[in-house]
Amino acid sequence: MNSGDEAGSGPAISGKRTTIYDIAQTVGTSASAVSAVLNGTWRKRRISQKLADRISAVAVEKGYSINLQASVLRRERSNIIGMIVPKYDNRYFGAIAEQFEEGARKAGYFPVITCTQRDPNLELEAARMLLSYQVECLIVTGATDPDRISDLCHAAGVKVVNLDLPGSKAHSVISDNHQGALELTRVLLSVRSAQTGRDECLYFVGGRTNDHNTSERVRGFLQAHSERGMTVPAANVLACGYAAQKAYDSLSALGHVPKGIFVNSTISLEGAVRWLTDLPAQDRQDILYCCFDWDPFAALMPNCVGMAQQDVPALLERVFAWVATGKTSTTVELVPCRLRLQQP
Amino acid sequence: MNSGDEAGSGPAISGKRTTIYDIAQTVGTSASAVSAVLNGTWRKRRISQKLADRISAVAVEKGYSINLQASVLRRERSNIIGMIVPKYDNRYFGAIAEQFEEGARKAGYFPVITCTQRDPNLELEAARMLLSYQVECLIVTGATDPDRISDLCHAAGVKVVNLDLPGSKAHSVISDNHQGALELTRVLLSVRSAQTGRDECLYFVGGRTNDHNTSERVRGFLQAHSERGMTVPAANVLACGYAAQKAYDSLSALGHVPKGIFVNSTISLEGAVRWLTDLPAQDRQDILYCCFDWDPFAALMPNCVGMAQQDVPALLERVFAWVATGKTSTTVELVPCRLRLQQP
DNA sequence: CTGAAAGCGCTTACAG
DNA sequence: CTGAAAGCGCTTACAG
Repeated sequence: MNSGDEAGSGPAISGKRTTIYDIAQTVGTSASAVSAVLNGTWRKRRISQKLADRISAVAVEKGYSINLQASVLRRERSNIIGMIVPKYDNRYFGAIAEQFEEGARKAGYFPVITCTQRDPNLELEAARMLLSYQVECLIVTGATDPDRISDLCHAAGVKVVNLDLPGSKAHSVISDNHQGALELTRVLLSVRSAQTGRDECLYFVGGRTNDHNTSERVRGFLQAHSERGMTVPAANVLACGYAAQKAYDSLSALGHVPKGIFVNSTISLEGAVRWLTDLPAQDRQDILYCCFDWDPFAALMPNCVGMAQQDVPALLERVFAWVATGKTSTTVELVPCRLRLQQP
Repeated sequence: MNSGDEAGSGPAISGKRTTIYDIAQTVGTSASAVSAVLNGTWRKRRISQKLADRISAVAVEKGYSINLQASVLRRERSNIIGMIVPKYDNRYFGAIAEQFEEGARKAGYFPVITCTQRDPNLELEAARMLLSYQVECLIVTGATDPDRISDLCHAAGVKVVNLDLPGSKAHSVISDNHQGALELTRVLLSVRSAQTGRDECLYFVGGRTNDHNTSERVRGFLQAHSERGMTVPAANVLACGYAAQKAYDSLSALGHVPKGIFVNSTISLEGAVRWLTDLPAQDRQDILYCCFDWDPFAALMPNCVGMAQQDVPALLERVFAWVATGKTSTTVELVPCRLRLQQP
């Protein structure tokens, strides 16, 4: 009695999930037919509407859900697209992750993102994992060593594109850091000089000079000064790394209060703003800064002259366009940044 | 000649990836041995050190990477843990996603997160996808209809826990919204009354009253008023939804300028702060607000009295602790919020 | 219009 | 100390 016919008795009891064989058996047909009906190729196989309906009904009734591990294993394509991203808890990378998922779904992929905390070992480890899950394509965002990951992907025959930070072994889509920094510095220089009546060198805070993006931004920063005939002392460039605390510390360590600051990234900005709020009110008054990167609240802070917003939709559009071509290249594609200036 | 022995000739040429059979063949052993060596069970199978070394060397040489789709299909456990999250581009959910990955890796899982934009259909769709990828456990964060997802998981025999928004069919871990809102409202009321010399009802902006968290926060908001003998007019609760623009619009539509505002979430705060900055400077002067949720920059805005920060590490700690027990429950676990007050 | 069979790349008892 | 074999749940030519 306890081993009676359970056909039509609803979802499988814990443990065993319903398979196409279960469905085939209760319908009285073959697994092939069930598979074809469930994956939409049944018209092509000229299965009768009647059988298709019956199969679909039983599938729903039993709470069937395809086992994609099996499906992917059998098919040639996995339909999975992977992304490596340094952080989520950051407006820029948060927006990248979010819009990447959206774009991936639109392009018919299942997106899998993993966050690697700017740790080179984690990056490599994560890339290996994603390759093991048979991603068809890997987007490598802001990786410290994109070329090693490119090698891995090439060896596995997997498409790869670098985003945000360029590499030399794959196509790269990055913001035009030089242009953005140049324009942003020009604005801050001119606002400062209108305020004080004279030209004065700015400070640059955050990042590392051996990082491509930082060095491009420093280049724009210096160029904007030299356009005005100014030469920036080396001591004005505080490339102290990315941690917020580092920005705080190196500003505090200066021994005087710089009045015009170019902050490199919102992460450094957290430190800079904390430093600012810890100052006595009178010192704080006439300090102005700008920041490369955009954050909705940071943009509205009182001492902020403007921010350079990276164009996330355009960056991702370029990435997906590149993925679609399927070509290989080692070109660097530059996407301009948008300046968002504080209303005076 | 073009079909010569390619053993030791490096990674597979495009297309075919190296399998354990390839390695077995070039080493001159069986796939079983290769599998055992590569997944670490070889000591138990008493394979000789010599053979193990040889296999490992060839695996590295050929750039072997396991096919986890095949591995997971064969094994009983997938080791995959899934999470559904409404957004990445938000400090709270960004932090949740980031710390979830960290915790998952520590617990030996491969984390897969998908972002569902507060869209009930996408939530369901994403849950189905993750189940199809054989997740062992699903964390459902801030879902509009967690119970339908719980049903899906139960049918598939998959552990499920709700995070941030409670459900009635699975264990839920959420912030103590009532306590946080109560304490936060008390602070704003007392600062306002110290400023003006009299008690005045605050406005509540953002969210939906049929959303559990919003209604709990409204309850705390009202309770703080009634503690002071005040009754809040219904018109003071602007539960206008979550979009920033909605907050902007409903504040603008008031026809007067409220002086004390409880903003429900940083998303609504973006609208509220924009509304604030669009006001004439004299109106802006003495407006104070607080906000449920924390954002590093928003916390430093001039008119901000304080924010309620949800305790993300504690929330996730509870989630993973629950996952580890493997029990089922429909209990709601409350995690207190931290008040972060503006330095005066 | 439909089914039997092979095979995707692993893992794991089982039998030496 | 090691290998042959079965099987995880699908998909897809192939043969009716």
